[in-house]
Amino acid sequence: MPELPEVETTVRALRPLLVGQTIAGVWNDWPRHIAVPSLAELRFRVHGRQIEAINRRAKYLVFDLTDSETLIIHLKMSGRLSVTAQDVPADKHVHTIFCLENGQALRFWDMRKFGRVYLVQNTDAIFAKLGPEPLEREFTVAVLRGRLHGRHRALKPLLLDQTFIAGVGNIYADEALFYAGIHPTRPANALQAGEITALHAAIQKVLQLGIDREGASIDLYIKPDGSKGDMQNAVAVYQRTGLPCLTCGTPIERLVLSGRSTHFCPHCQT
DNA sequence: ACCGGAGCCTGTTAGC
DNA sequence: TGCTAACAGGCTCCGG
Repeated sequence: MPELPEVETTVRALRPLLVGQTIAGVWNDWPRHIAVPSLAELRFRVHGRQIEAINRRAKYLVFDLTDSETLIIHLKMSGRLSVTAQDVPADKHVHTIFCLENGQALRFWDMRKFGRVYLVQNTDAIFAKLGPEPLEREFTVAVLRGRLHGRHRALKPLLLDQTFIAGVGNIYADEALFYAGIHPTRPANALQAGEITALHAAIQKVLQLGIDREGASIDLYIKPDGSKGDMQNAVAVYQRTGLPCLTCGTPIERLVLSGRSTHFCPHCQT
C-alpha cells in the first residue's frame, strides 16, 4: 500500500530514467485504469510529448509534460511502476504501458486494479481538496493545532483523511500515533498542547524514516527496480499484533476503526 | 458540516 | 483435501 514514503521513493527512482524522455505511445488492456480523459484521447495527447519533470503531491506521482500537459498516476494499494525495455513481455497484472522513443517503457503493474491514470492541463480539480504536505516547511505545529481544532473525530481515521493531511496511510498513521503516545481512538479536539507537538514530530519522524528506508515492503510494494524497501524492518506497531511493544513489552493490540485495521500499544498509547 | 460505511478488485488465508 | 467466504486497503460516493 504505497503511502507518501513509497510514492516519494518511486518518484526518485523514476526521475533519472524518465526525465527528458519522449512518449511514443500507450498500451492498455483495461481502460478503466485511465480515469480521465478517454484512452483514445490520452493516446493522442501524450504522443510525442516529453517528460520535463516528475514530482509528488500527496500519494500522486505528477509527470510534467511539454505543452502544459500533466500526467498523474495514483498507485492506490497495489500499483507498481517500473521502467524496462519495450520488448520485455508484460506480466498479466500490467494494465498500462507508456512506450518511450528511446526503446524503454514505463509499466504500470496493478494487481487489484485500484490505481488510476489522469491526464489534465489543470491539476486543481485533483489537488484542490488535499491537506498540507506533512514534510513541507509550511506544516508547523500551529497548522496542525488549527486543523485539529473543533474536530470530534478519532485521530486514526482523521490521519487517513487526505483532506486533513496529505500522504499518510494506514502504516504511517499507526506508527505516528505510537511515537506520539496517543491512543488511536482519542478525539482530535481532546489533545493537550504537548500531545499536538508530539504528534507533529511523530508524523514527520515516521514519514522521513520511511523515505530514508525507501518504503515499507509489507504487502505488495516494491521499488521500481524490483527490490524491497526496508521500512518493514523498522515498524513499531503495524501488523505486530500480539508481539511485544518495543518500548514496554506489552503485547500490541489490533482493532478496526472506520473499517481500517489499527495497531497500537495499550500501555504506551493513552 | 461531519462522519461512517459500501463498493471497487483480486490474491491470500481462514474455516468448514 | 478441496472448496468457499472473508479479508486487506485508498479513495469516492452515498446516506444518516
